[in-house]
Amino acid sequence: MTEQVTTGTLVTTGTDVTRMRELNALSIVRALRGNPPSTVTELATRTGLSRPGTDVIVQGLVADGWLTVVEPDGSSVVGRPARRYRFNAGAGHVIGVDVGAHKVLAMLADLDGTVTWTTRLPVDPGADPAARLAVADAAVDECLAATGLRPEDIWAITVGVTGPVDASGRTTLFTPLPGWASVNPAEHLAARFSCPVQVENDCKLAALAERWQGAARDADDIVYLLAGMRTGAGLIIDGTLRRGYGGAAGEIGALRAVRWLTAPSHLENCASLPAGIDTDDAAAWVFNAARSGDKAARTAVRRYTRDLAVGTAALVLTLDPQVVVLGGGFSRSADLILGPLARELGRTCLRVPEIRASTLGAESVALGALRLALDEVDARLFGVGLPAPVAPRA
Amino acid sequence: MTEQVTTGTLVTTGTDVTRMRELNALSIVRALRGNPPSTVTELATRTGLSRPGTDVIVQGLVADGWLTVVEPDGSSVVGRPARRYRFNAGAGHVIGVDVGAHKVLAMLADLDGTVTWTTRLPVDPGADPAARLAVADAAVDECLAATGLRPEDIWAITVGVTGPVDASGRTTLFTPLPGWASVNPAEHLAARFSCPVQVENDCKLAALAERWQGAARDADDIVYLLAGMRTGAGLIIDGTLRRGYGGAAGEIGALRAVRWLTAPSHLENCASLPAGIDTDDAAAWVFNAARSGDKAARTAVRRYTRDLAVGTAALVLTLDPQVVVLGGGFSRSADLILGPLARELGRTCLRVPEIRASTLGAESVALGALRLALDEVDARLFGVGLPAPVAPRA
DNA sequence: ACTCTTTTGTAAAGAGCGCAGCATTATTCC
DNA sequence: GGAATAATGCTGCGCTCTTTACAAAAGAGT
Repeated sequence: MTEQVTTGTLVTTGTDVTRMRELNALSIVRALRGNPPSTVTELATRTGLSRPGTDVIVQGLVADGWLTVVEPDGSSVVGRPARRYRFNAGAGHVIGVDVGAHKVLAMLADLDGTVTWTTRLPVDPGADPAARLAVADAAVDECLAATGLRPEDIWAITVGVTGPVDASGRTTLFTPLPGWASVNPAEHLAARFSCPVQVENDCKLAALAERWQGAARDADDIVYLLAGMRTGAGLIIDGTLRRGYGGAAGEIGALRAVRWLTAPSHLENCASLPAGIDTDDAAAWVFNAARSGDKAARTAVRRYTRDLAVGTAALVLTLDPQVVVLGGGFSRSADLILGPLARELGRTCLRVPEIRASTLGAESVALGALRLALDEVDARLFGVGLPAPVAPRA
Repeated sequence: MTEQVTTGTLVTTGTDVTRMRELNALSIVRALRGNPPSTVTELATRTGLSRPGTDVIVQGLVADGWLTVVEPDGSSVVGRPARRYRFNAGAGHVIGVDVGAHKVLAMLADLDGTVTWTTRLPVDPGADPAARLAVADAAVDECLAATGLRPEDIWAITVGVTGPVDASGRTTLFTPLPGWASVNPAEHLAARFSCPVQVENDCKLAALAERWQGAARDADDIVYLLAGMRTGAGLIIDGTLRRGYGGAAGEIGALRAVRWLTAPSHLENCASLPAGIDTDDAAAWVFNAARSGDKAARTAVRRYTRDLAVGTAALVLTLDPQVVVLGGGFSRSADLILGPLARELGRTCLRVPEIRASTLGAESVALGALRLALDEVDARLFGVGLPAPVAPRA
């Protein structure tokens, strides 16, 4: 008889009785994360486990450094005051880096996502990849030095870059950064850090940030628009960031009929623009002028918004999201864009989603990088199961 | 102290030791589904459980009717021949219904997805909703009558309709069927069936079918194109059908710049079309003429394909799928469409996905409905946990 | 100051489950 | 017919959770 073992789909592994305990430990950790310090009784009701059982597991988690004890303060309750337990967010840390054209922004956060340190270093827009990576290294080093952490204390790193990123973390062509085609920052950082290092497109990270701490906290289906001198999009569907098979999801700007590549030129080439103004400040000037009633400026903004709306409509009709978040540099002038954008979408879309302005500003990409790094940590912890925990501060 | 119970995110419930057993039972069922009848030893190695433990669980599953025993036949192996166990696919059944303009197609399948009965009934294209639902009822009744099953034996039903469907299963406006706006077939069927009844857009179901048994079996990121007198799309991302927040994902044809609504008119209005030909046969005639070299017909096909490509490019750039599947009535002429479509996409897209022709033909929507119904059954079984199983054929 | 109430902390008994190991059984090969 | 092979079935062991019970700690009332 032939040995017909189909290993095509991975079959869920059977649950051992010791694995069950791990699951319950994870269940308790999950019940604690994001909540204020809790008593054993609270955790027991939340997880559905019995109180003694919960207690045993909690003791183990404390011994392993995952939880810390909060001795009861003099609160006025009837009955014996309870010890409270807090998730030890300082057990591990993650780093998010935003490698932009003019600057590198690195942020360090604990497992709760609380940002502990932020470093911002300028970069020459014309710097070659090696120099740019060196600045990124310096920013990361400063994060470590300022907080007294060692590379082993970092559990995940995410780097945000412009342009599409393939599954292996390599940047592909079509990037505005000089010489940045086929650079692999992940490999570069892997030399010093043994933790997982991810590289991701900046728009996608900004979308994550908006869902985490920004304007789309309540939504599971989000189209994030990066509106600035560069135009891009990041997509979150069913609560998860979608990259596409080749990592190029959202790059609708490449379609000629979608005028995203040239949309900002309406602002740069505005007729009423003063002569000596810098390219980087031109857009801001035009928005201000439009706000004060300048005819040519208003036309420029209208044309820009109309071009922006074409691609947005394609995204909205493809995905039917709950929310469209307008981010990027131009989101500071959202008051001028939101209305016309909504009108344009109303003309073309079956169901017009809410349109909101970003609330995060320039830190959104780095924040999203933190979020992705935290997701990576969570996936490893909750997916495979609590591995021998890195005893924190031994 | 204030009672701060955050019930915002549902916390995973703790695992009881009896729940563990359910999980292991599910694990064994999963290891058996889609595989040929297996011995206990095979199941033990596949699930990672011990052989005695596996045996106990298997006995229980047999007693509950989930598994059936296959006594050893005279196969030539050394050693004691093993009993084999087979998933009892007949323990439950699902029904998929395709409510089209000209016909209603109902299919009945067991839990393995093996189609047991198919009924096809004609409908007058102008029939009102009540008459159309009556035909659907008749088709479902015939499935039951022919197989001798009762309504209680059906574990899930999915109905495919044209046009967008919202989360509650109501059809919305923008449907080509007469009077079909805001009809709720789910409610209608719920009167006779107590099982879950889903209503879904036909394009989306066809996409599911292609991934299940059609041209995209190997892909997790799929754009399905319905190319016929009506044009539509269905999206599968990360292996899951995506509906969008309002259920209108993929309805990019509503964008005016995307000429999907009018694309087929290039074929209908072809100059070389003979006078007396029926509207429904016009397209087929034009494709045949183009194949034999008719100039006007070739132009019509080229224009049609170009219009089809605009929307397809938007979908591809938004999602970056692995595969585009060309389905619908025109997929019979895929030899004429695939090449030009690929060329158009090559001009506009960063990464051109594979383009394949559908292999399922007219049954794709009903098949996809079956798949969705089976998914619903799986979700209830594997998600919540094996409920008191419906003792099959008591 | 004492007792009562309420809630927490902790220990012991009981049950269910999976695993390892050994004896038993059924079949083929020599 | 005997040896080799592989599946089946049974028993004891360890692990985990739950239930039950009791001791400890703090405030409220008399």
